[in-house]
Amino acid sequence: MLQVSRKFEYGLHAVTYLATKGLGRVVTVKEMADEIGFSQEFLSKAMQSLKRAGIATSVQGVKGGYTLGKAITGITLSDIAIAIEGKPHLVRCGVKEDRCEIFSSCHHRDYMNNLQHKIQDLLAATTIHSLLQEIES
Amino acid sequence: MLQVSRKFEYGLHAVTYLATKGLGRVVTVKEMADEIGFSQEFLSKAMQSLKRAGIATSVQGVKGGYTLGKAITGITLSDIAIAIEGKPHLVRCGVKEDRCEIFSSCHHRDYMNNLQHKIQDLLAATTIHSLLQEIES
DNA sequence: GATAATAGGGTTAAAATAATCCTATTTAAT
DNA sequence: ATTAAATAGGATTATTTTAACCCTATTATC
Repeated sequence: MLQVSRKFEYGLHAVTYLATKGLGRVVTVKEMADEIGFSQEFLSKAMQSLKRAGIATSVQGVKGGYTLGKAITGITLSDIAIAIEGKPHLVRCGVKEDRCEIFSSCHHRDYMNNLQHKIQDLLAATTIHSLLQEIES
Repeated sequence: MLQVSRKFEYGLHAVTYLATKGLGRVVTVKEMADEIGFSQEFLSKAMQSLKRAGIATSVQGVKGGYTLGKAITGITLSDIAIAIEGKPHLVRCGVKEDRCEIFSSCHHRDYMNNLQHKIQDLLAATTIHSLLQEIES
């Protein structure tokens, strides 16, 4: 149930990999995929999402690749999650058509949405910087 | 990504429904499904899980049905989630065979597991009692 | 111009989730 | 005893989501 997607995992690994390489270094998807051990093409999709969100910047063409688009103190797990998976919906209520039969009388929609924000706050409380620090210690 | 399953939603609705009916009243799955508007058979599976976890008690045979198995101050969202979906795994690392290629050198497994506990704590902090109170206010 | 990279649409494959089907068991009522 | 109304649960199917892959276009270096 409450599980992050592989795409998120891939993206997070890639971001931490880029972080260890420093802001300047341009890294290809191939290098990351080889190093981390994932599917190159799938990681590529994740990188494209990260790029659109400004978390990574891309350089096209030969010698191209990806770099971080922000300082590692400015990238949170929440940013990565939203970049890769879009707005979170802990419950389905009211997402598009997806109102269950008791939408109007629902007892816990508000509560669950509140809970979702708290989870998102947890994710937002961790930056790549703090994540890497935690590892060193 | 971070989304509860329908089965969890069904189970939670059922538990709150039972709660509003009081501890004594035995309620059939049919009644709950009709009232809340879900598939009877699928809700039935959720109830069986809740029963195994002691959250609900069942009475078999004609005039049978379900009652709450605990006081509403003693049932948390975490209990319901675990009853219905088993132990949570925010990341896949180390679940069964599912160690990714970089398991040994992984940078964020520990952090993610810690995060998972925090999420579980959020769920555990809400009892059915407090959920219902929040609604009234 | 050839090559090595990102960009991204589209399709297929696999896995997880949700729903259904069917039979057994239990128990109250007749 | 028989019937009927309920839970119990295994097994299967359908649906949806996720993951992976294919293919072409574009970009930029050499």
